[in-house]
Amino acid sequence: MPELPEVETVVRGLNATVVGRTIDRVWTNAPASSIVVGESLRRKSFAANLRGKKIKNVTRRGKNILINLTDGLTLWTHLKMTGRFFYVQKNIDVAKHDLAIFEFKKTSAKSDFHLRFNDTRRFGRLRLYRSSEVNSQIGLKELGPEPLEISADAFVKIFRSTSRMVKPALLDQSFMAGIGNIYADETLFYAKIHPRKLTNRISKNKLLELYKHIRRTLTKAINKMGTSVDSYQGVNGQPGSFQKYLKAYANEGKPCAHCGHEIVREKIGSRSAHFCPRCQRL
DNA sequence: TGATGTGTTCTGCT
DNA sequence: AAGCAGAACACATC
Repeated sequence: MPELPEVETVVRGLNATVVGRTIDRVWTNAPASSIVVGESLRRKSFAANLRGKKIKNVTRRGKNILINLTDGLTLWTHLKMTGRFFYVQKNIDVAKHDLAIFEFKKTSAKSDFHLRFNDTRRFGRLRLYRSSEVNSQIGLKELGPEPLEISADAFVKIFRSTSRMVKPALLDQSFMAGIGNIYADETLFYAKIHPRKLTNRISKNKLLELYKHIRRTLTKAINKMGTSVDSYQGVNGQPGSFQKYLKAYANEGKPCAHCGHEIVREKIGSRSAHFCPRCQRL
């Protein structure tokens, strides 16, 4: 599933391909809920609003992608579980789940490539807003701090501020942005914290361990261009390789890398949690 | 055929 | 008020 490292890989891929290009025609074939035009822009369609706009840059907040355009527009996108952007040659057949295609004004070198948004499960979202409105929209307005930017002191503070199970807290985007099931399980495994442990009952030393492993794991996963256990692929169709390094997630029944005990899988906060019951004690 | 998993939001309960 | 469970979303996979 796309989490922070996968989304960051997509953002870097978009910056390397479509930045500086001017959108021409846009084709959509999606349910009305997938592709939305913000209220103040509704006088024109999604495609008509986008035509002629140049892509200035692409940024990330948590798992949200912001495609910043000229004329004060921002295309907010969320990949949810199976959303993908592909920068491909125009002559490649359109796939069943290609929900939007962005064509660009001709430039000498790259004129035969365009950008496709593909999503088999159709949970992904594309929404066009005025840039000034984006941060107040659902998905962004209650987003917690970036795990790669927050200081150690602030990190400890937010765990002290509440009493809830640590695994659901890490998955809560308003608690911390960008972490999902894979990296929550991995970082709790490395820090040897039980996923049911309450946030305000974790010692400061353990929290600093967790802080270190979140930074280390997310950074390494970005360097490996993400984890491809399911459908995730980057903008050029390349899979990530971090799945080779997973120690807890997708390791049910395998021996723990620390002690050899079997990794178990258990529903916690209505999601599956993978952990070592011997190393990660309550 | 039906259960499951998946990120997020929403609703309703304690 | 905070946090939790469960539903909904849509589809592939088993």
